[in-house]
Amino acid sequence: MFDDMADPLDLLATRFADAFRAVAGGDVDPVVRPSEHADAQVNGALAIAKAMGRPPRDVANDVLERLGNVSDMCESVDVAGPGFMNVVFSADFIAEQLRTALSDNLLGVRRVGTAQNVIVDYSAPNVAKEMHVGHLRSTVIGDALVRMLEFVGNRVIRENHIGDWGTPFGMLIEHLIDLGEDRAAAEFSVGDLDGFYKEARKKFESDESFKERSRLRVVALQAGDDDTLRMWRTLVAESTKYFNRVYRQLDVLLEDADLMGESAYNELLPTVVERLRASGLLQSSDGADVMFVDGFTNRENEPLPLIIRKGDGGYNYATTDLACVIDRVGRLSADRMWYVVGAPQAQHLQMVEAAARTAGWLPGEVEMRHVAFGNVLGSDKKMLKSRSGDSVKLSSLLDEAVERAAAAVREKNPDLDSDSQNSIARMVGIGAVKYADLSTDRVKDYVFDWDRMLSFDGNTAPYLQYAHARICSIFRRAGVDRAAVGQSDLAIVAPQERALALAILQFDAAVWDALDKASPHRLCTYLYDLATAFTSFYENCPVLKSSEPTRTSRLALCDATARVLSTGLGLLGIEAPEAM
RNA sequence: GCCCUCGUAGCUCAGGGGAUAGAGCGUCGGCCUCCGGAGCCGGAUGCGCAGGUUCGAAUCCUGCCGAGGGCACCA
Repeated sequence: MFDDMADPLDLLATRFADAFRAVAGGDVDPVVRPSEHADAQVNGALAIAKAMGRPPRDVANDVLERLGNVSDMCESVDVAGPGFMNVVFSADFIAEQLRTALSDNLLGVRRVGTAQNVIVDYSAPNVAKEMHVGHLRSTVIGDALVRMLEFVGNRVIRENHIGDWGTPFGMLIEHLIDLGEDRAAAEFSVGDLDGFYKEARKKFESDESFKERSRLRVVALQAGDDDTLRMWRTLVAESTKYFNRVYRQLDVLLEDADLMGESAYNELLPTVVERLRASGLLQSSDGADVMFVDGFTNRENEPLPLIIRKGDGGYNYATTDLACVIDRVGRLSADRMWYVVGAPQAQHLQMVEAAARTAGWLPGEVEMRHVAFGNVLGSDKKMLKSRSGDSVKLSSLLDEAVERAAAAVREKNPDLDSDSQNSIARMVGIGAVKYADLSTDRVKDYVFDWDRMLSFDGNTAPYLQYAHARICSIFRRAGVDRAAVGQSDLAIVAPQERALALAILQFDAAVWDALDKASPHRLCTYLYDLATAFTSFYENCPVLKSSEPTRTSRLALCDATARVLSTGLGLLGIEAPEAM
């Protein structure tokens, strides 16, 4: 009867498209939008009336005449105001759409037509350095995008481009030697990476002989000296062990198999240079091998080069990033490459993309997209720092989140046993931090505020989790089989039932909107709206106290809401406890 | 100097061509013996400024103002 899309607005647009074509004599966007005056409004008549030299209301009426019978879908379609068409869906249509959506575990969300290979580059901490709030955004946003991309049927390749190579490793390895490998490993195991790095840095800056040893060590590392490589691997292994602990704490999907550090591209770097040189794209400038990319200039308004090979013969990150492109397009057959990287990298990534396209390594049909994000700010509106002025350790931030959540959960539900309290506190605390990060437009900075993110009111994870838990509680009292209820017939009668049902059906549109814009906050806003619609329903439509068949129908709406909440939060990497 | 991003209520944020610009917090005034208050109803305060495009602009374009960032050998 209807195709597999759940979004009633989309279905409506499909229905109106023919009528508009007939009236306008060509393709016209029907401009279907949600409406405060009806279930939906169709605004296309206003847009074409001018060109047709006719009053918009007349055009709208013509469209309605050509629309044919839509009684299977709509209860009414009226022309209103200057030429809007207000649509009220029929209750049967809503119920049927809902039943279809709920019969599938994608809950009505459309799958991709053809699966694509999507590479998501995110997190990227540095070896022997602490993960701090700066890594939070990339990791959390990337994780949510990965989950959404997979959900709709793509093949997703996670790439954790860790900083595991470069000149700092000379000093880090020498410090490792000074400290003794066992002691260094012990420091890493308690998560004191910053201490290690800072000590190395301090010696490097104050001790000339250490500095010289470090310099020689870099040379040895690059030359592939066995002993040096072994120590380097120790640093990388201990660091990734630590990263994994933070990833488990954060509850993100990244694992060892996703590691694709800078060092992985070492052998490709000379190839990048050779291929660029062979194509005549490489130029010598101030002793460096560079590539000039159209449209980029420096302070003096001179062409800005992309440095492929430094004056000292070393490579830098532009070269590695180009090697990445070659690898991802060639070896991994990427259709899309998403870089979840801070906004300041915008120009760099634009230059890399332009260079890769010029060199012919990045075909036009392959997407390279910078998923940029802003900073995490403190209440002073400056970059979030700890009391001591350092960047905030991610792991201690997460510990604090769980502690604060535990206090909130104890207050909310003192009867829970301590095991449940602990596991719920984890879901709530981590969820709150992630949701705070995901729920605002990623390109903007956001203000980190414990009280707000852990509040049970407003657009927060605890609010959504609590809504979910409350629904689960209804089922515990109802004494019915939730799975069976989900298959029941629905009666959409009360306005709050209608609003809730329509909100559930918007899940499809919300997921796709979030994906199209690579903006998880779109999904957050939707989930919050859904929870609000449920609250209104719950206030006005007694569930357990109703008689049949209303009771079962309302239980089915409860079940549907809970499933969308839990699935939606899951797409954000946030768990939804059944009680809290 | 050039380029990029951002300026929406007292605060934190949605809304990114369609009807009267929303939410949470805060604030002021009412209400509720309700499945676990995710309580309910109402008031007050707002699209940085100025032009332009459009039937219609918070939304698109231009300029200005303000904040942040980037602009060759750190990644």
